[in-house]
Amino acid sequence: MGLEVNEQADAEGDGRSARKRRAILDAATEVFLKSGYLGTNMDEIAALSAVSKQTVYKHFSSKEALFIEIVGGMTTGAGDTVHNDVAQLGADEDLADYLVEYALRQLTVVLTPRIMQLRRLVIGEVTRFPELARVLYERGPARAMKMLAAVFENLAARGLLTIGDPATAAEHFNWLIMSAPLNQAMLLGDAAIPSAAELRRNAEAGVRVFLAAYGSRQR
Amino acid sequence: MGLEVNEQADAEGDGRSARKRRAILDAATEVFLKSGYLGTNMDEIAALSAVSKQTVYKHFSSKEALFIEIVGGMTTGAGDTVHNDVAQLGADEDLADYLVEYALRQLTVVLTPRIMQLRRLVIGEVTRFPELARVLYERGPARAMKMLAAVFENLAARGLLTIGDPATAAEHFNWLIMSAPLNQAMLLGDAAIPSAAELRRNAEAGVRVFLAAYGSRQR
DNA sequence: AGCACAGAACTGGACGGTCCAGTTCTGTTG
DNA sequence: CAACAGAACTGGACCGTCCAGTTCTGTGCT
Repeated sequence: MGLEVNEQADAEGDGRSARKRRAILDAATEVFLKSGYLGTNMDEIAALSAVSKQTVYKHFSSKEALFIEIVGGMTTGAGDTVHNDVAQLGADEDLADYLVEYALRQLTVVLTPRIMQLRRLVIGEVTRFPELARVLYERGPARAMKMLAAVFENLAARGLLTIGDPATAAEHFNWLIMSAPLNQAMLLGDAAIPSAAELRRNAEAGVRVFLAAYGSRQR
Repeated sequence: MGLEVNEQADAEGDGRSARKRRAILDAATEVFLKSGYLGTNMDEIAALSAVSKQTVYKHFSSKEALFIEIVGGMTTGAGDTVHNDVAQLGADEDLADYLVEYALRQLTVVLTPRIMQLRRLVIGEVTRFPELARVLYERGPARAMKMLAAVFENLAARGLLTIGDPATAAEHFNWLIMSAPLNQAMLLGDAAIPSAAELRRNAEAGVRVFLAAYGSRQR
């Protein structure tokens, strides 16, 4: 109600308190991603954010609350990064190229050390924090596949795809593209994240299979 | 050299020591799967196995050693369960039916609460125990896809499939079949494990896409 | 066979040392 | 004066060890 815009519980805010709060969040993100939930201790977070422990607890009531905050923020943040621009297929653009580009955009965002580590972290804590895992699922794969289904339905209406169930087609496309590199990086570590060239080959091969099954017959 | 068969360092063994050892391993498996590595304490394992803590440490030098033992055992055990019988395609059998049956066998083994929890556990500890994750990858997806590639190469030689790279085809088949239910169960918990009927529909849809891309043309 | 005995394995509990979440207290700074 | 830093502190958990006393198991002796 004052002259200043209130902090949106997100990014804005120049006050001393807001700055400290962000420092804590940044430090907590780093430490939690590195050491996991139980492996993290609050002293390290306070030290890394150059803030006293008292201040940490002034902003976040508990370790659990801080954890939920940063994981929740990262999931929605990452989800938004991928899906805020869904370019339509241009009139003179090749369908296969369009799908490959879409796949590559998705892959380059998800196959990032931070995002991969977030995934591992949330999966490892499914039992302790089932809600966080559900949110990650909704804002990640579920969201991607919902958008894909809409795109495919549109393409089918334009006669460019032959699709029974759009949701199933979206699932198939999504996993044809993502699964191999994702699972590899998941278990073999960040060093196993494929190069850009490998990702392109992977995307092209996946698109080829997808179009063989769902492409319209004249080709 | 005696009348009795020697213990194979694995299952056999009737002595008191061997019995206690198995009890410890069983209890440790349960507790580690339930609470994770850091969340598990050795007193609980000792209590659940009805054994003194001293005995636990007589059999396993540390918490870490015990963890490695049970996770390693589970991964090889589960891997062997899937892959010890790879039925050939019968002469009068339909290829699609054969592939669906193969997929279902795979799915019903992997989509088990214990195996899913093992996966979550190992993924959550990739940083702490990279070796365990690598072993799980080798004995799990990598092994499955190697066998698939061999099967597909054979089918291609018999003119039943049209395949460029067998390894890529195996990847595509494997993930077309597994990814959707696996990812769902991974993040949404054991309650999200699909029913047998859903798994069959999922397998049939995946096989349809696979054959559209890799099936031989006369059909 | 049955008995005695030695050594290993096990129990139950206590305990040292460490770690850590969260609190509190005493200055100090904006 | 309110927020903060710095540091100490509380209460509890937990790994790994130790010890005194008990049970098991295999071996040699009668």
